[in-house]
Amino acid sequence: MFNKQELIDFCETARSSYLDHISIDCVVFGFHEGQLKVLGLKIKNEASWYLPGGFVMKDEPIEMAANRILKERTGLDEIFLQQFRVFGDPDRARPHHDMYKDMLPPEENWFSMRFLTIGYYALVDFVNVNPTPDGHSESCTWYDLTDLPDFKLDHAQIIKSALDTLRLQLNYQPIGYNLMPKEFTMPELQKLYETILDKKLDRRNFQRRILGFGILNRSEQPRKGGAHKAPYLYSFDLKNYQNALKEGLKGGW
Amino acid sequence: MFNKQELIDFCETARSSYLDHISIDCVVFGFHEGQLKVLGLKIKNEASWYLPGGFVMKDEPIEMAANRILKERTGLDEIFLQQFRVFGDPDRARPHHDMYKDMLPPEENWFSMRFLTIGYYALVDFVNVNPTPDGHSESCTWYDLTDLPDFKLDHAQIIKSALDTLRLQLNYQPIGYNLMPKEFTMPELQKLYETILDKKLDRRNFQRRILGFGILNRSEQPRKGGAHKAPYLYSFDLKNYQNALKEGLKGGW
DNA sequence: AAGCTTGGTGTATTTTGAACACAATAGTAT
DNA sequence: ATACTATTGTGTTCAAAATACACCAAGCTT
Repeated sequence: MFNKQELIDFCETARSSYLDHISIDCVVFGFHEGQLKVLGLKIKNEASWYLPGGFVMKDEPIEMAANRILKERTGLDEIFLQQFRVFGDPDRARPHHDMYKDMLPPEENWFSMRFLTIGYYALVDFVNVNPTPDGHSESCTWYDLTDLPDFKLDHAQIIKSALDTLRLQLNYQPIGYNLMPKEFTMPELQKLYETILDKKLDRRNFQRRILGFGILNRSEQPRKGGAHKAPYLYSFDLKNYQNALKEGLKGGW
Repeated sequence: MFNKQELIDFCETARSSYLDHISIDCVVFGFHEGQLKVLGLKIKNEASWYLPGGFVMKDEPIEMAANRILKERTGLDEIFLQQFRVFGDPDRARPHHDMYKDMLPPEENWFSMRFLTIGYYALVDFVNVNPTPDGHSESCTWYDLTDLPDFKLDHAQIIKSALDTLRLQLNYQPIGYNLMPKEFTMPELQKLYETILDKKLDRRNFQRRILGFGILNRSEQPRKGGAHKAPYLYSFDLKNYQNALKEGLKGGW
């Protein structure tokens, strides 16, 4: 939470740089140790968590704004980023209005405004991310989707909505290029799908199906070192992958 | 296009009632005589068309705003309405900025602002719609999707994007309840699917498949009067239909 | 009544998906 | 070394679903 001087400063910059009434919130999915994770920011001295988010500059395309925000929190460029919904309840930011209402009169107070937030979700490779808190947060860290802290405002709902969209997307688009490291084994990829869908899949059938999409290349060398049989390493065939993104995996009709 | 006095009046109301920077545009799909149609507004004395649209009142949920706008243009309540994307290019409304930039200084001029528009698409029963133009348009009418007039701004792109979303939706959700009259024949419903997908479907297989969803009820009485064999009449089983909407038709994985 | 057109139902074939068996490999325990 | 175990790769079977037709029924036309 801001103190008065911080609030005044922030509001001044905000009013001059950003578009009123619009914010962006990003649900950043990562995958690590068999768990689907989401990036969250913990506010200083509070048990409050928020999604990485921000505002749109007056002359900035919204996709660029989302990318800029994510770059600041993750260090990553060129992220797979997808708009999925606008959250527009008039009361969704009421806790923020109340929090700051005594510090500044409404016409100067950025947080007394109503905000619609554009929800984006991002898929990123866990190990490439360098989570970086912003000014009002003490930490930026990964949280298990199954064990989320207390996200404020409607951010818990935004996460759920993003997950629903991701699950739906699995049905007609390939996924994984953005979530997996360059090389991975088939069981690892399967684990990703199982985690997103929250159900077990048959090992053999999964392999046949995913290979059928023709978006994977198998390396010559299997991964050695682990116990048990050495699995093959795969990587995504970027060209076919991109193509599958456009064409869809299998039309219904 | 407004004259100066109209512009002044409009801007005054707009500034006091509506949220800055946000608009809503609706792609209203109807189905008639084997053709998919879209509702368009023709501006007075111009060869310019726009989608039905409007703004969000300062204290109004965005879904309510979209419903309000559609009610004004169609007379319909309780429309199937779905948000599908935000269009946020900074230049998307440049023609509007330019059109009015000499009439009023920017700080008073509603149309000098940048607008993000939230795209909604609606599915409606053609015969129930009472197309009603708004103040600046001379007509509100249906246009064949295959033969659209010159939609301005990015509205042609919005229509295309809505259609893509609709096609995708066909794969995992039932459709038709909102587009067909209460009772209809199987060939009529098939025609709807064929029109949306823009391809021919096999008569027999279509029937089996759609019946397999269990969302249709068959009437006792076939439709008499037309030439040739009298077809059965069907109606949607609303309860199963709603359920199918929630559950989805067939998961991919 | 024959013929045309449209709609309803059935059936063979192919494709796809789900369930399962078995072989191969690398480490571990004895 | 040898047996054992956990894990991965590949194949086979069976059922369900999609596809492509064939045929029959009904209503109007001639």
